[in-house]
Amino acid sequence: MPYALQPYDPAAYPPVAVTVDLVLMTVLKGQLAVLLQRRGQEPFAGQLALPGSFVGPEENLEMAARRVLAEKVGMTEGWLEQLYSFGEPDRDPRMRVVSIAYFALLPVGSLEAAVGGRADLTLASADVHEMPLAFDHVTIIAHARARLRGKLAYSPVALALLPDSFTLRDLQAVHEAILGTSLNKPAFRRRMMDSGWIEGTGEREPAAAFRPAELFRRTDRHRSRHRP
Amino acid sequence: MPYALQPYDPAAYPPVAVTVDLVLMTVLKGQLAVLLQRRGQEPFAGQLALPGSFVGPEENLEMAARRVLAEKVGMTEGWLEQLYSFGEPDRDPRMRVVSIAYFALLPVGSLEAAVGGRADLTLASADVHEMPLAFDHVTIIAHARARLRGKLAYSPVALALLPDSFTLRDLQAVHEAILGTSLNKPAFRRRMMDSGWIEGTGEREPAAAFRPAELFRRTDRHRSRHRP
DNA sequence: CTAGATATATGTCAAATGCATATAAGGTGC
DNA sequence: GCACCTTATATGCATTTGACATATATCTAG
Repeated sequence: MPYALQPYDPAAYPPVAVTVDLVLMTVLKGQLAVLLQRRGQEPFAGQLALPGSFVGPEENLEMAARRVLAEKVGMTEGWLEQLYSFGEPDRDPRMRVVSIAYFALLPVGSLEAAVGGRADLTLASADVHEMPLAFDHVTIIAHARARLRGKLAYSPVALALLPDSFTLRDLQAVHEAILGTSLNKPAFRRRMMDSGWIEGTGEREPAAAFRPAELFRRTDRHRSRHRP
Repeated sequence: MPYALQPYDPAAYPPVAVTVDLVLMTVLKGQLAVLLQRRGQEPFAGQLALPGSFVGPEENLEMAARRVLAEKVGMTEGWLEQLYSFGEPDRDPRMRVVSIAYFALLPVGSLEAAVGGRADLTLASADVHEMPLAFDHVTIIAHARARLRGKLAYSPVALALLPDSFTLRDLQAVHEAILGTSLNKPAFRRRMMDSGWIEGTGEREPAAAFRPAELFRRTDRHRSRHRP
């Protein structure tokens, strides 16, 4: 039986590191964007990469991801969900590293403050298809986009990209940014109203150039959710 | 910066092991079933557990999962998909073990031969809610069931549980076993016919007690698929 | 040849969705 | 105050989708 688990002598096996990488997304100017960090060290020094970290000895995977979120953007709230795990033997040139990718969603307002204060952080378009990123991070981001698109229809995931109160127009814009298509307005409206994910506040958006729209909020049970 | 990645001295960090665990499911007598293995060693000696293994130094995660599949049931074909990763610090009493769970689907025919020949393997009902399994394997199986249920509507996943040719009644039985509900026959029929996942063979099932149904097969592009 | 059982096809209805249009409600400029 | 511009919101209608009931076809058993 190869590779039998005989953990009382871990030194007998080639060392493995476990990290988490964070695909932190938001909608910036109608476009899906992802948080990237310029690397200071080899390998891939100077290149952009997803923020990540070792998993600490006392942490579970989600705690590690949330710690990265806190360290990079100072937030502990927000949608956070395990995405996929990546373990090609050569994905890190230094040693065997298995990375558990998480994806996180935040309203753009919360992010811009954090990014503005740190020269190494950027909000880049999530369309990274031809960008040169470190490691296999292009692949990881592609997974995240696909997951986001797939969940849109049956989960309130888009609400995590909006502030506490928002108009239906805002919400539709988020959906359209994620899907890359335009949606029918009355149909979208009806679908959202019937979904149970949002409720009207009775208030209206301030200082609109024309008729102000009603402000909505998330219903309580949909602040942040995890799904396998 | 805590837990900075300094991999040139891996011995400086507490060792971590990475394993794969396999949730191998099938439909047995109209019920979703999962392959379990009785453990010979501590911890949890004598208890049932998911088959699993270390990830070898030259393997990627999927290769490791496929190797487990080959070692346990002698199959290299079949649906195999990464499920979720589990990393509670204390999930294995011996040391820190992060496990990448995969779920695999096979027609019951292929499995029964393999299970019959090995005393340590069992096909148990996938309703393991109150079964005492080793580690966090009850949780892992619950994830797998939820994933399977969720994918049924938009993916040809159920076909992986059937032999190369099958009737629509067989296919509907698989769906009903996974969903735990009964489905409307004409509606199910139309949905499958329109899905593009199956095609008629022109042949009919042999030796039916009454009018024999047509046999169908998977269309080519849906033999086995992976999705994040 | 007939009865019994199941496969397969069709018809109807309700719900969901897409699209067009009508009405409401604010601001702006006069 | 009043016309009018723009957007929000509501309504009507055609198309599609799916559930369900029922009809027809086709096999075996006897």
